[in-house]
Amino acid sequence: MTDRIGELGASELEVLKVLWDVGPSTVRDVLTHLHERGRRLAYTTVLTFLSRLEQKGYVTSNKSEPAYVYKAKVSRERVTRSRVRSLLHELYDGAAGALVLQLMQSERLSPEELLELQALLNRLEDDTEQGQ
Amino acid sequence: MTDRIGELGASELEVLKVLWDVGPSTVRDVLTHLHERGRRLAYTTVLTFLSRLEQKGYVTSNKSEPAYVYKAKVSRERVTRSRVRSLLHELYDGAAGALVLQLMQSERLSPEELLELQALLNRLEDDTEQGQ
DNA sequence: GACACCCTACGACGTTTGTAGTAGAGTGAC
DNA sequence: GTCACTCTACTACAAACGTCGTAGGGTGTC
Repeated sequence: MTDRIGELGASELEVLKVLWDVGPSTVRDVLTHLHERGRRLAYTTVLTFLSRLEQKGYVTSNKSEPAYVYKAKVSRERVTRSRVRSLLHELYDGAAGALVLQLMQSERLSPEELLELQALLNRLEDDTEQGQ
Repeated sequence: MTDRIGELGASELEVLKVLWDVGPSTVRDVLTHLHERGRRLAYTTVLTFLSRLEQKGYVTSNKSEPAYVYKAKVSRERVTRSRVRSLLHELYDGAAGALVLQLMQSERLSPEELLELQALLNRLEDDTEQGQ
């Protein structure tokens, strides 16, 4: 549980993703990007999400003219890890291997991805052979 | 989206998991198993969850004396796949490879799991070499 | 200085989720 | 037939989420 800051709803996450993708932004920036992604929300709705994200500790804001600039405070990796871990416990009782297998089987991986996996796997196997 | 039946809350999922684990059960059976797992809920709470699960199409019930028997209607695999896919789109825009890499790096895999992965990877690579 | 905009603060409201209580029907035991 | 139980139906209610509206304070431009 060292990894959890507070739950994140699906829409809140969408807003946070914009900050990850485009960096520090004003409400209007975020709104614009969401519109580009086909997500239609009111300005105040985005403002609400950003405020909630700030309360929950995922973003910080600082006043600069003419509008507040919001900035992700928690990395995509951190959130991702936390979510994956939840899923893992919810569905697989923490058995990462099972989830990996399922992913590899049910989602088509590209040859490049397969190569990358192979490389990582080799490294992990080496690590295992030596102590640790 | 062919894979989504309706959202499932964390507690609803726990109840559903009991049905997957132990097979068709009455409310009391489920309650007992939850207690064994350290999850303390009221009888009627479990009943509520089972009813909601039924409404959402995840379980079916049939009247048999002296109590209704509930049975999972949707497989663990199906729900799992759907959830993983949501996560994938939420966080990785559908790139399964990235998620697999993250899992393999941040969760410790046992040597057995690594072997199994290697085997699967070999198979996938073979499939790729031959057309499709 | 009034109009047109943009910005934030705050409140609101419907829905979903987590959790449970109450009431009433069925049944076995004495 | 009444006590003790168990079961289901229905209701309730707080918290979280998704979504927005209104009010009111700047500011730039005729």
